[in-house]
Amino acid sequence: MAGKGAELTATTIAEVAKRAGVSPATVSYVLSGNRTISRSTQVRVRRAIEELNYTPHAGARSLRAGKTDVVALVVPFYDWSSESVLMPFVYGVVDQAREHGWKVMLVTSDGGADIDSVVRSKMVDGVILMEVRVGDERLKVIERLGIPAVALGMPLEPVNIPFVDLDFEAAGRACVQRLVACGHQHIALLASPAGTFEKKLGYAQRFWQAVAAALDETGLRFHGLPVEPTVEGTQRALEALMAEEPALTGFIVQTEAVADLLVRILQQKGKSVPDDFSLIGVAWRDAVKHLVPPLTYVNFPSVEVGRKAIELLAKEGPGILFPALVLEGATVAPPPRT
Amino acid sequence: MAGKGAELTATTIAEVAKRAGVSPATVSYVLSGNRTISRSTQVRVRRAIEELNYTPHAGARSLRAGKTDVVALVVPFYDWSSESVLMPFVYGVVDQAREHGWKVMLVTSDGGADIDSVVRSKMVDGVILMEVRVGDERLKVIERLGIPAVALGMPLEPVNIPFVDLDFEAAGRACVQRLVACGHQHIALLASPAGTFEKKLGYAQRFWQAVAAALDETGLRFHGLPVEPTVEGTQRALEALMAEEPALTGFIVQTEAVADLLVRILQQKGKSVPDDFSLIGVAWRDAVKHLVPPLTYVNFPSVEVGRKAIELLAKEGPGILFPALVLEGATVAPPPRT
DNA sequence: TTGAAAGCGCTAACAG
DNA sequence: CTGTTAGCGCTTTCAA
Repeated sequence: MAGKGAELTATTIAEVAKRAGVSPATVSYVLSGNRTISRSTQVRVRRAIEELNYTPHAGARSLRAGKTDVVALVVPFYDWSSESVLMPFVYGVVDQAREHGWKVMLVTSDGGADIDSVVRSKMVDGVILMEVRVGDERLKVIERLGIPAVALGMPLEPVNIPFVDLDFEAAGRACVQRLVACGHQHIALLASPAGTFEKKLGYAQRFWQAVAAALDETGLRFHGLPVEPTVEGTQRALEALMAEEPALTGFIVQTEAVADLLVRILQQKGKSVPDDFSLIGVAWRDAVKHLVPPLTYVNFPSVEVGRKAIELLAKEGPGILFPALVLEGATVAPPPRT
Repeated sequence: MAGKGAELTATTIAEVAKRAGVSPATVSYVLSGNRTISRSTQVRVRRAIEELNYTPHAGARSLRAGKTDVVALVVPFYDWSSESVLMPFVYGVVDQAREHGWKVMLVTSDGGADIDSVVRSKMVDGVILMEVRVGDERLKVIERLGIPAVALGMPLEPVNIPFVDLDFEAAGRACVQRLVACGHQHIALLASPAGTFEKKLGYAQRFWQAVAAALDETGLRFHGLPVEPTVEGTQRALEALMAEEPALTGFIVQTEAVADLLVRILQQKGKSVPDDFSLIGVAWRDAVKHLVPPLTYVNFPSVEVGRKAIELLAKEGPGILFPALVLEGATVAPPPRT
């Protein structure tokens, strides 16, 4: 870094100690609270800290104390398609970390090399993994390193680290029920992109299976297809599904973008949502704000999920699935009478 | 962190030295390359490092060397509306940082308190600021701290730190020219949300002024309004603008979401893009992929802008504006004859 | 209730 | 070409 050089000389604990007329140890203890300090000393030390504008050196502290108060957030940057959906998680993580006085280091998912480096060099005390997959290399890295970790997103197979996620099973069932309760008999799932299935991402498979199971239990046939969130992708999926079952009136959509596209494609065909077709999906609250008509959807509380990941890192606990809450919009209505 | 405790005992440089039969200093020099080491010693040391799986302790290193190889990325999380648009910048920053062997620490913009803490505790060597504003408190913090910094986004007023951004002046002019060249005589700007103007964000004002100036120079009247990227917001803006100038046929849009909404609102009114109305905007390539019809737009190379920010931190240099390149879609056509 | 002092792991003089 | 050594700033025994 072509630096102008930071502050002339940073204040050290020794200077604070001198100024307060105490030993460095005492300053340290005032800061950590690991020892009872007399009221008067407390005050003097705190004033000295204030006056000298002292901040402990993180490196020195980590060297001595063996912890950094930094957590690594491993983001799947490789997955461009789902990128926009990532930010709220990141926000939740960063903001909640602050509550604990922790910082967040952003790390890429390149097979775990970055995780390894960051952990082994003792830059972080814990790791949060996004989009954990079956046989995920990063899990092996984590395990080998023996570092506290939390998965943001429920892996498909049980793993040794706790996780937070939306209850996609319940979400799938809720979507089916909502449509069935409204009278729909022919329902199809526009699932997440094929890539999410190839990568064996938990949410893709779980949602698919839940929808299939719920339809089955209701005595209805299952129709479903992975869909790319593009115009052509959605169009193609729609055609394929309609060909498979021309009587389709209800759609379940896993991607906000596809919900958007579907409505428009149907409109272009002169069809109306929800008069001709009903639509229900899974989405983050803030992501559906711009949809017309307002989407009826299962809310994915991304920010809260991010926060919870930090909490799990703070105090170990069991994995948590957020309940699937259906928020009413205007895309679900009874099917047209024929 | 409720830890299982990391590796039993981490390897230190002393152990490596012993194993290689050299002094710690030599190991250090092999690693840093700051001294010429004989071929044979090199080999022995490297093998020892390999065998012991040694990684230097970042804290110790930073304590001694006075640098961390970490940069802070200050993200404006408060601005929910622009959130989705942030990720590509973040990616560009993180990925390019990797090229330099740097890590990225995510920091919030809460008035600069986090920046202050992270810099004063010597956790980072440099700072990248997103969305710098006039009178931005963070700038004062940066200045006071005397830490190398780069702005991602050109501030409205000249400041003491280099910046990277899209050339919004050129972008504005390019949009006008593209429409005018096509025959449009009545053009309106659907600008970024009112909040971006209140916050005096550079891109908001610059784009607005450039469009106004370009129209003026062409002898056309300027019409423009800040727009919230919601259905109602866009609808309201459209109505207001049409009321102001019913002959409007060309729209310039600063937000991808608004481009999307505008097309749909027009379609619902039975109007077609580009047959009845033409549309051109500013957007990130990957964000317009799902638009129908494909948007004609000035490309905002977000990832590259993020990369460039890191490069500016690496080797100080002048601010850089990326040229405004119009990418052809299918939303611009000659106005309808009347 | 407080201090003195050792040492965390590393780098960079200084010395050879 | 390589080794010895003095700390970087902090926390934490151990001792008072």
